[in-house]
Amino acid sequence: MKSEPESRLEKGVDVKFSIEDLKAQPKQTACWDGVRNYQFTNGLCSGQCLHTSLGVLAKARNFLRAMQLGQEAFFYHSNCKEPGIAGLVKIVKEAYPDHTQFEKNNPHYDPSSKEDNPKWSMVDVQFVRMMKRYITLAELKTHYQAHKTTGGPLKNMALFTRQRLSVQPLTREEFDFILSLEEKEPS
DNA sequence: GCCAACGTTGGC
DNA sequence: GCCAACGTTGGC
Repeated sequence: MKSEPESRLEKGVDVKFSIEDLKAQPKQTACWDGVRNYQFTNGLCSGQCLHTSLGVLAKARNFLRAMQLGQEAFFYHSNCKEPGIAGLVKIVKEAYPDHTQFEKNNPHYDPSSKEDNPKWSMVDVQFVRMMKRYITLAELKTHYQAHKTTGGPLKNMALFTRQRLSVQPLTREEFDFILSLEEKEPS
């Protein structure tokens, strides 16, 4: 799940939401809102909510709706000096209507969505822990490129093959491989 | 239903 | 701040 750790205004609202911001929330929990098209794009709102902007509506929304209670996800810092995986979060509430789609002053307001048939969903995520070390995009890319040749676990990683999805699926093999990187020196 | 124009994401 | 990638829009 991608979020922007550095301040940036979107329709006058700062979309900054880093993993430190998540940790600072009550119960270290926030709602992941702002998924607004068929693919996730991203951006987290300040205050009580994280928000992602969706990319592909159907796909992104479906990824979100597929998330199950207790599942873990990486918290990825995007659109910043050093992009990479900062920590682990878990799903603590499965998909439910994203209230920001009905709020006129919200950057993710969608006038085409009706209260009796909401278009957009969000989930709640809770901080689990920081990564033992920050896993940079550059490091992941090095492995991805090697694995394309060797057939290693990151050979189809969505971060590179579906680059604009702000919420994206990982296979068990991808997830475990990235966790194993924590124990190693940066390559 | 094609596709050019346009807008957004996000690395660099 | 630039711009490549890629999704969306809308004319036809």
